[in-house]
Amino acid sequence: MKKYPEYKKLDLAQISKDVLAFWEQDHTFEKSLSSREGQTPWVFYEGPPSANGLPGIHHVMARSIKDIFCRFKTLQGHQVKRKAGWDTHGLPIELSVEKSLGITKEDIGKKISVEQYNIECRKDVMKYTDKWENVTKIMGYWVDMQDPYITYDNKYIESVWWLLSNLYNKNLLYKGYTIQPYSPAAGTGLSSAELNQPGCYRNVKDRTAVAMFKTSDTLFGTDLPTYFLAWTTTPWTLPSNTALAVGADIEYVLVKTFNPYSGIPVQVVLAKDLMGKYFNPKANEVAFNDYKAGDKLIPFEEINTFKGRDLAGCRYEQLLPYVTPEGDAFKVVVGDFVTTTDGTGIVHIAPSFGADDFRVAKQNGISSLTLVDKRGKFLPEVKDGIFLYGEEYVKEAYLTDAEKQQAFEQQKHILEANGKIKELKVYLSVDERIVLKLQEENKLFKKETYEHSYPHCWRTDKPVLYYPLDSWFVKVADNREKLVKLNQQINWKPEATGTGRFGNWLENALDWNLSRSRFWGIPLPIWQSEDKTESICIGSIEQLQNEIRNAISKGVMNANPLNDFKPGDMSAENYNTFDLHKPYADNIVLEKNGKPLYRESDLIDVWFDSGAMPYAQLHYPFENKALIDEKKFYPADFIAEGVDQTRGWFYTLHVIGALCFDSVAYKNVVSNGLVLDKNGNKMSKRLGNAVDPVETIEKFGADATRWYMIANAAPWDNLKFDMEGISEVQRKLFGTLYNTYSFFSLYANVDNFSVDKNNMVPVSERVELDRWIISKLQTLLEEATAFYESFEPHRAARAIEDFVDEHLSNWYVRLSRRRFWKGEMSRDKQAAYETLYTCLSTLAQIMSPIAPFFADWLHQNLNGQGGSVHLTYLVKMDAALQDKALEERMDMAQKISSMILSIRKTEKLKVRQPLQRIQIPVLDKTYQEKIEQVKDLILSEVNVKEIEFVNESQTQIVKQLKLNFKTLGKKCGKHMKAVQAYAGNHSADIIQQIEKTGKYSLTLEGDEIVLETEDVEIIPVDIPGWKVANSGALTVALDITLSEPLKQEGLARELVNRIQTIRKEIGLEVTDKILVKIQQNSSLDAAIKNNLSYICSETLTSDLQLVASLPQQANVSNIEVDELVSTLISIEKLN
RNA sequence: UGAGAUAUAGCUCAAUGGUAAGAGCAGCUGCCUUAUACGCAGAAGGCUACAGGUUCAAUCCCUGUUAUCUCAACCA
Repeated sequence: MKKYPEYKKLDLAQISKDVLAFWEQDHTFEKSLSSREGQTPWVFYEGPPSANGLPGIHHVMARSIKDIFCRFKTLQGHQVKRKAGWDTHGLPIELSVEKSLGITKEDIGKKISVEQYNIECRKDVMKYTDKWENVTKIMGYWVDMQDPYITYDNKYIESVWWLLSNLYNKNLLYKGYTIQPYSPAAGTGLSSAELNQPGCYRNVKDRTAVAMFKTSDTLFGTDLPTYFLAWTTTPWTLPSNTALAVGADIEYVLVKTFNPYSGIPVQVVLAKDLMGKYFNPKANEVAFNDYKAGDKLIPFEEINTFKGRDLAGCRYEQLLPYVTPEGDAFKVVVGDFVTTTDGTGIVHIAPSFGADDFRVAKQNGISSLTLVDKRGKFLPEVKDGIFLYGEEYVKEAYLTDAEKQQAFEQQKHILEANGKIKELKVYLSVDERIVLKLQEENKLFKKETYEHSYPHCWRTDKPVLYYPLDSWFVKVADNREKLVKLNQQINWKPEATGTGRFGNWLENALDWNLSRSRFWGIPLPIWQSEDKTESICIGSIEQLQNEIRNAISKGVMNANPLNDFKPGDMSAENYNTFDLHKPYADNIVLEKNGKPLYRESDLIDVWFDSGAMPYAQLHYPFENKALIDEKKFYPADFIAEGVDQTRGWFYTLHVIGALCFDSVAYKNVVSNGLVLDKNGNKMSKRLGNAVDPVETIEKFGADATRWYMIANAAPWDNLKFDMEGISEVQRKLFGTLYNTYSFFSLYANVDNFSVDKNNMVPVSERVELDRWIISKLQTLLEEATAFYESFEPHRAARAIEDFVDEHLSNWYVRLSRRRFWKGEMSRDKQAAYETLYTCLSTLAQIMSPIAPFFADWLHQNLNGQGGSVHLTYLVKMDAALQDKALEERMDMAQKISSMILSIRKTEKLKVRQPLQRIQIPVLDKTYQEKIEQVKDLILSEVNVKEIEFVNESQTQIVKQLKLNFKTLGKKCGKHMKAVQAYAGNHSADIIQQIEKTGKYSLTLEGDEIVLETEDVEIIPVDIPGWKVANSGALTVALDITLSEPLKQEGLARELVNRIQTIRKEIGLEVTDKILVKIQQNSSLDAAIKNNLSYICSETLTSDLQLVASLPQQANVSNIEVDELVSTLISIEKLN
């Protein structure tokens, strides 16, 4: 039986299947955990995907990254537990259910009960789990899918509730009234996810106005009426104006001018930087006295300037006094968001209809006016009978065509009757009529149409309003400092995402709005009395059970839905006796101080679900308390997801960790880029350019797919996914490695050799070439380990590729071949086998994180079936085996060989044609010594007989002077260029002097500069009369004269080649001996006779006969030995 | 609109404050040398996006511009 399995061809897909079957039957994954029991754990958290969507190729990318580091750390001896998880709540699931049921949000509770709806959601969300499990399996992602955490699970929810109550008890959870996107047409608030559905932001044209807010502040004198100018794109919010905001450091000017519509003399205040937008410089020449109302050029004059902070506190008159606000209003305040890029540098503040407005008003004690109701209509009070009529939609888009027609007729009648407009032809929006009214009342400074992007409701297509709504919030803003500080402990890959995208986000973090008015999600565990004076936040099932008992005893509830729950029993059965979702949670009424408490009807943001995962996956603190409290399984050593999670999962993990546990939730995080199609476009099902992961893996195997994705770009760069790239990896890396293994197994089996690890030839006793590749292997181990440890898998992959292709296959094996196939087993042959074995088995280990299947296949081929590479411990780099000088020498050998081949190429001399000698000019001894040691390798590689080292005493060598800019730059400073020019002109002198005395001094502009040995490099570049090549500091020359014996030898080699080809064609084993008959040929006979033993030993020819003629038989073929020489040959196998 | 990333050979990617910026693929040329034609060798291919600045010296550091991508979005 053959010790090392041999294969006909490389079939990566088949290897994947075989190894997968082995893992399953061997329980290798489980063993990789159990064999590390008691070792330092390396903590990994799996971000939960939503099983509601299908897995795409980008998931393969993200999961490869996760898998690589988990496997690598296992290889290093850590125990790496990986619990799978499913994200099961949230809008996408609800939408998908609504779609499949053919209903909308409004139908829930009407056409379908909430109970039934949630049953549908629960069913729907897990519909693709088998697809996910399949991809996970075939891509080789090791994660425990037997016992995943599921966010709709009662245990999970209990932990989430505990976290929420923890926040509540720390006073970090509050109910607030804030400005949120709201769709009047749909009657619901919108989450930012909803707002970011494609196509939601659309360019719209709005009527904008610069309104004039009258002030009587003494700051501006009393000569003329004075107005603040403020621009708005939403004139319908002007009746709700209660403040104006300025920038503290912005410079404002008081300008004397005229009302451009009425021509009345006025003073206006605006930012100095924006004067150009409103005043034409040409008007400077117009005298104030010459101005008449209606003139195009309006004179203006700067009267005074102020800083924004000086204006703060100024009072002004209400612009449109429909309703008088209670409390303080109509004051200038300072806002940090005010800029001078648009408008007037003074911002109109309607606290109810803008988030900034709300915030600045709150900070300054300004009250608000909410003159629009939830339908998107003005309150009845917003009515003057001429321009505004009360209870009308503030946005034209909310009206149906019929409503619009009716409204148009009404306005036409009124406006024409009151003489405001001669003949009204189209419907005028609220905005337009407000602008008209301002103009009429001399409160308008400018009006224009302005195009900008504005959010629309994805469901109704109507514009969104920003509207004050009640919500529950996590106090994040007050804890920014803590978040930022903790973030500094996190190692981000790439760093910029942590400091930039994430860091900036934290520094400006706003409170986290937890409320969602949906149905399928974790209910907010807060019960409140109707008067809001009493509330309870539930932190456990047991607590809820007790509270319900209390409620029943007080008579506010009848039955306890948690009756069957046994506190302390952590079994699944016990936790399946109830459901915490809607509507059950809503049916629970609690009691406190004699008041019934009702549940706050909102659900929580699903991002809280996933951010709670470190604790909830363990059912903390009800189980596994010590794992978190004693930091045994917390925080994570490593997490990885796409960059899109920066403000998603990465953020929520961080916030919950920081606020509940005063800790980071993860220490290292890799945020990977997107997977684009090969042209750099986003993949989408709609465009049909999405890559199917299953298909790809089945075609190329998981290893090539994973390797390609990892090696081609850094994880955080976007990947342009191109199938070509996978096949390139397939043949370049895996093909080469497969061939190298085939070579090893073929000869090892022939020699009946097997590696005995306890009885290997010491590395120090092996030949130069062996020690070289072993040294290179140490370097590879060192580098790849460092790259894995710094979360740079692409660099590890590239280092491995380079080793396999450049060094192992195309240098080590190529130059060692003869050692394997000549003669009996010898110590040198054993060393060669052992060296190659060590390289291959170490490669299997170091590449196993990225290519888990192939690596295991290789490992088992080398070490016998049954043991997995993933259970081994990574060999450590052995510095004693590293020989940098040797690596350098070999590098020279490779370069010199390449140069000789290049000369051969230009001279059209085949490598098979032997040549007599190479000349290498040498200027110092050590250089020569280095080359001497690798001389034989070079000679055999380039098929030349000898190397001759020549120096100046023997021949003329042309030398070149190279300056060392690093040392010289410091020395010469600004003279550098002059020195360079000087050296160019006097190189011969300098070389001569430096070689003699080690010094050369020159004077430039009075400064003396001394060139020393370290400042220059003297390189031989040419030997006149020879064929020369040079690269860097190396120069070689080739003697291309062909003597008769050389020519004959060349022919002999050609002949050997032809015989070998025929051997292969007729299917001989590499060990078969043959009888060769060759028809005599005058140009060939001498060559054969003079190289007979060479030919015979190369081709295992026992008997070579030169015959006068060969009959035309099946085993006789015509061969062309070179262009001019051809003959007949027959080969017979001898027994 | 803001934040972040990217820009190097036809393509995918490296590298470096210092003389001639490297690989692979594709294309070109030549080769089937007992592991490999899914291979090997060779040649060619670049004002390192654009414009400034710092420096003796910039592809690299800084500023700005442009393009592409991502994320965020009430910026009047």
